[in-house]
Amino acid sequence: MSTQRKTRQRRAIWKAIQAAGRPLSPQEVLTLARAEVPQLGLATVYRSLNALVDGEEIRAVELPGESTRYEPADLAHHHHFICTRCKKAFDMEGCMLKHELTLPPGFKVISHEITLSGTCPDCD
Amino acid sequence: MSTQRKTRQRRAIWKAIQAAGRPLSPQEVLTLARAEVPQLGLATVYRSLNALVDGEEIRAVELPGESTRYEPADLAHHHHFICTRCKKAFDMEGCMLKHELTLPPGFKVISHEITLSGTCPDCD
DNA sequence: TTAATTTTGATAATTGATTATCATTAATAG
DNA sequence: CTATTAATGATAATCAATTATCAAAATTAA
Repeated sequence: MSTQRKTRQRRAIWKAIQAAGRPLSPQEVLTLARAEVPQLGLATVYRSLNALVDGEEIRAVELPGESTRYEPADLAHHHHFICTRCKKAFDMEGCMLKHELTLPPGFKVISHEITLSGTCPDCD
Repeated sequence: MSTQRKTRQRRAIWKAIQAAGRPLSPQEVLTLARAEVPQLGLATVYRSLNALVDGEEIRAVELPGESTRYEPADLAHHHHFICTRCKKAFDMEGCMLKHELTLPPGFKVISHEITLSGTCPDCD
């Protein structure tokens, strides 16, 4: 059978996601992880992200109208902010969903995503 | 200068979106509007959707991980439900965002989107 | 009607994101 | 250390969504 090997690039990719403190796009992962492995390629980033998602070490974050971002899988339930200028995604602590939800009959909610949009401190 | 002409296909597309009661994808618009204009083509749907968005008669609805849907622009503020099985989007009346939002300093919210995911009555 | 011009429909082209390919490099068991 | 084989990096290929092309059809002002 095949074995998982610990490579410099995987460690750099994992570290970039851990350190970021916000969800990263594959391109952002590439840029940040190149601080550790300058010759890192985009294909390796995608392969590693998929492996990390499979291993449940990170999770995919889908935001409206945006491509997939990735964040550590062990974060507590929270939501996101997307800056309309720089397109960076940020974590917003806690859940801002009302508790008294009334749904039409027959609808069953499994999960929810709240996305705030606007300007971040850098782009203000 | 150029003039906007009133064509059967544009009327059918507009009518489909009005009648649906939920946000429609371009493919769904095509299928539904073909009840009126059987020979309708997908390119015409895209062209008409863009024209209707420009004219602020409809608006684009972006949902996490989904392609763009369209709904009438005059609807009151509300949110959406996406069925994970059939991928149909539905309107959920009212806003389920908590009022007491505390944002980190420097963040300014311009808009927000809440997306509930789960199963719809048909797919339950 | 007619003439002018927009719109349509079929389909090719484009786009951005992601995945596959493959020769080379590197991790690791023994 | 060395042989084995997974991983890498550059790039081509793919995919779904959307836009461009263009000849034919339809709208509209006169």
